[in-house]
Amino acid sequence: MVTRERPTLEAVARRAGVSRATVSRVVNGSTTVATAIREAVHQAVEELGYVPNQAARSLVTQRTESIALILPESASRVFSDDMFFPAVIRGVSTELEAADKQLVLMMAGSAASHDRVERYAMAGHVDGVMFASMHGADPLPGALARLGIPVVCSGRPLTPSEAAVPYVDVDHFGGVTTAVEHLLTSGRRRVATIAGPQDMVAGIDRLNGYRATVDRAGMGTLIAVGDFTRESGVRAMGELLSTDPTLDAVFVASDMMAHGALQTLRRAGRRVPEDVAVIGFDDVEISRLSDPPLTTVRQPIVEMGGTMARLMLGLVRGRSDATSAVVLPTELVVRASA
Amino acid sequence: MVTRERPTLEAVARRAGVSRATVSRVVNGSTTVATAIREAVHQAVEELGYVPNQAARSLVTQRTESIALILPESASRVFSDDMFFPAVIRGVSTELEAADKQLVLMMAGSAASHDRVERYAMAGHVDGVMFASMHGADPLPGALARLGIPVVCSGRPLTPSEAAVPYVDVDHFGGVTTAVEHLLTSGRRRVATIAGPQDMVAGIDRLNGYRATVDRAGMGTLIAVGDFTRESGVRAMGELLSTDPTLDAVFVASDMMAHGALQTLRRAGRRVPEDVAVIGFDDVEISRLSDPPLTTVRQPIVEMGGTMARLMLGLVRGRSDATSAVVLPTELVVRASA
DNA sequence: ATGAAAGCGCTAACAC
DNA sequence: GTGTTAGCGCTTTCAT
Repeated sequence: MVTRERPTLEAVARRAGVSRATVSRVVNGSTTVATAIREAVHQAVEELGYVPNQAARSLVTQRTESIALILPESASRVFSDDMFFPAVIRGVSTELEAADKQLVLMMAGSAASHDRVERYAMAGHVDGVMFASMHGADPLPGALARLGIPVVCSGRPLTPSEAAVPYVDVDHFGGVTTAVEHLLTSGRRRVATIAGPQDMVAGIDRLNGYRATVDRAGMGTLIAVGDFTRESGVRAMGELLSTDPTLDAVFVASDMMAHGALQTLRRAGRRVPEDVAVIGFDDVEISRLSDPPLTTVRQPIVEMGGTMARLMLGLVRGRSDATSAVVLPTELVVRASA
Repeated sequence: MVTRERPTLEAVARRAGVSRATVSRVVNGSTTVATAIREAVHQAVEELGYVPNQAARSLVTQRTESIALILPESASRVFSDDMFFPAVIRGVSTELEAADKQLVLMMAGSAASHDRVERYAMAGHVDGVMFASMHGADPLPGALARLGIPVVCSGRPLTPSEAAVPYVDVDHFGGVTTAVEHLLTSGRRRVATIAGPQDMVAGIDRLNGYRATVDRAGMGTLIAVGDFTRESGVRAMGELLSTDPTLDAVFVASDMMAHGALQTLRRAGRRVPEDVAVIGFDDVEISRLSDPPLTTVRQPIVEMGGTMARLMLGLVRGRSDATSAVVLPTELVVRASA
């Protein structure tokens, strides 16, 4: 393995018979360079296989041309079956690629890795940090923002507002409202819900949407709480049935939990949608294939990632709309389960 | 957003009343510093919130403490349902985390992003590059290796050997052999295969294993080629059935394709395993849940990622066993389909 | 339009 | 043990 020395600006300059400054100008696309010289430089670059040293460049420009996306989960959770993070990543990476920025993906499931992320960002490794779907009130986004590092979150941060960071989220509340109203207008009288974890915005907002809509209709609430997993859906549905066997509809805060609920209903001998109508949330792929196919609320995850990336690019370029928020619309997808 | 200046070594040195060199020593954990001074420095670091500038550090050390993992696929493919890449990432990230190296994940599905990866690595952004499961004979690993950048591949590279890079792979050949022999010894007389894409090592090796084993048993081969997706499995199984309706067993080169094959067999009125035995490869999660549960070959993907990361760490530390190869064992998991 | 020169913040010899 | 000093490779005024 021949560790051939990498050529430097200096080497290119010598070869082209010009100064380092000129080479730098050419490499960075300055227009104020004579065409003949520019070509000579380009040729020298080619012949030597010159590639600028990013560390040296960053040292003076204070920029790295790369942006971090923090996934505050362990690797196993990030790549679980709900495809949420993959979709976010897709949206982000498409957008950053177009801007020629490098995406640095970081998993921060543990406290230790959480620290590492902080150090990494503070060491100037990246020009900005995006967070995907945080748990609880994570202080990190605010902390980084306070240090002057551009930060954007996907999912409204639960942090006390002192250091408000820009974010993009989907309209959980509106989606749930539509879903529950769909159940009510189709004649359901006893609409329960299986809520998500109450330390996440998605869990909180969806439960609030349910409460508000059921209240407005003058109906009583019936609530069980899960953690967005299929297993928790199985269990929560069991609880609901034993609390009130007369329920005739359930709004479930995630499709994975809804699948669990379907299983419990089947085992309890309830027909869907004849006896009990079910609506989920997320529109994950398998919801089309479940039995029966799931009526659900679709949220534009890929677009959310793209929007987050665009916000970030704006911040990095200094067009800081400081604290802005974007909320993307959700949509009820009606299938056989309700 | 107050872009508070980041404190430098110099600032810490002044505050602690020592030289920059001493601060550097303390920060880097040198033992040759008097305890009193070390504590004074630590305190100054604390008070100022000092974090070393990575660009400056890299410029002189020529190291970045981060390592890239290249996924030569688009984001959508990387996070598709077969969970292959997620498992690799899990193995890699666990290992790197233990070594306190930062993992930089890069998707390189398009030609353009392929270029960007090359520039990124050559710009000294990372200390080493790992490749996960390449298509065809990608010249990039060899090219980077020739430039003196440590490279490790998961999946034996298909590149002509001139620039042999170290790699880790699973024992496709052995796994397939065991699978096909299982079919033969259980009395199957006409064993077909659905092969994977022939521009990938996994596709090639698994087909070779099938050929060799069937040949050795003096049986004839029967081959259809897919691309590892479920849909291609559906189609390929159809082809096989129409080519030879008397087949009584299929070795399918991936579980996803095997699921497709099961569907086609069901529709064709063939019972599994009574009429046709089916064995897949990969042991993806849903294979346990399919109808019937799939007999398959398990490959240790997470471990492969971990091993790859360990090889890389060795190279980066200069313990270059230069060109080494590791092949991990596979294992037949017998369920109801064969 | 081009070159000279001054750092960016840090580490690593080398002196003391 | 600790301080002094010389760069790492690049961009960017400031002259010319």
